[in-house]
Amino acid sequence: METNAAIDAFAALAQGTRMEVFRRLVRAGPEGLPAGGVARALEIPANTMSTHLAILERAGLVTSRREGRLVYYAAAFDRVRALIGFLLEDCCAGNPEVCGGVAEIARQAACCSAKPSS
Amino acid sequence: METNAAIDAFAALAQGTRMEVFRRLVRAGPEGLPAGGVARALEIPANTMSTHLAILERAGLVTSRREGRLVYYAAAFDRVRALIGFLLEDCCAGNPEVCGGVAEIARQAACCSAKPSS
DNA sequence: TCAATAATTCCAGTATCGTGGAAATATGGA
DNA sequence: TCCATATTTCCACGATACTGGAATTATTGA
Repeated sequence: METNAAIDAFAALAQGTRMEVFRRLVRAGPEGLPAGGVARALEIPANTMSTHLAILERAGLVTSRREGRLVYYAAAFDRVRALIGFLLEDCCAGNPEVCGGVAEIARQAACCSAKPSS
Repeated sequence: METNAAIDAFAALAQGTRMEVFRRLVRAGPEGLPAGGVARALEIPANTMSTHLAILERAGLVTSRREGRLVYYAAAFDRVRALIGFLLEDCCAGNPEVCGGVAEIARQAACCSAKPSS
């Protein structure tokens, strides 16, 4: 992942409303949620929500697809993985000894426990 | 890691100069670098650098210690790990299937290859 | 104590961001 | 075609961020 892409992603997540939106989209899974639904859930005007969603999308953290009158936004999980990879490599480069715990964190996360060490 | 702490960390990294500073500190290792050295290396005025370093420190991403006339800043590797953990848990929560690759990323990273699966 | 060096704080100018009202642009149904 | 609904775009206001000059605060050595 390129540095500028990572910076854009960090900037997108460095804002309370967008962080909350992103968390909801993550929890909604690959099918995502319609823009209006998120706006109503967070009690935020539709245009403001549209702006935030556009920022998340420009940062690559979410994708959108139109379904009839609704526009569904969904978390781009691969981009989150890429972002974690960026942090990992940035963290580990030249400092092997200080990053030992990350693989364990990943393995302990509920989602990854299904993947044994091989 | 609390959400607000993560937001502060993202905001701190969502800025070109600070990202570059942080990378240099990461590469410098636990002993860190003096503020002036980083400022000179990046050709940035000392006061501006001081502001950026303070933001990184408030975000918990770096620590500082005075050594004589110099103030050394060092990357807070445990906080980076916590940040990755935040992303992991936020990403994985409710979506086990989409996070499978993270443990592998961590394991493949040069720094973590020393740690076999146990 | 005084001078030199390192770093921070104070302050102001400019730029960018977050917000939401109003208008414009899809889309589907009658 | 016309209307209702969903979303986006346009625009402007206030708040916050980035930057660096000047002054201030440590710290060391003479």
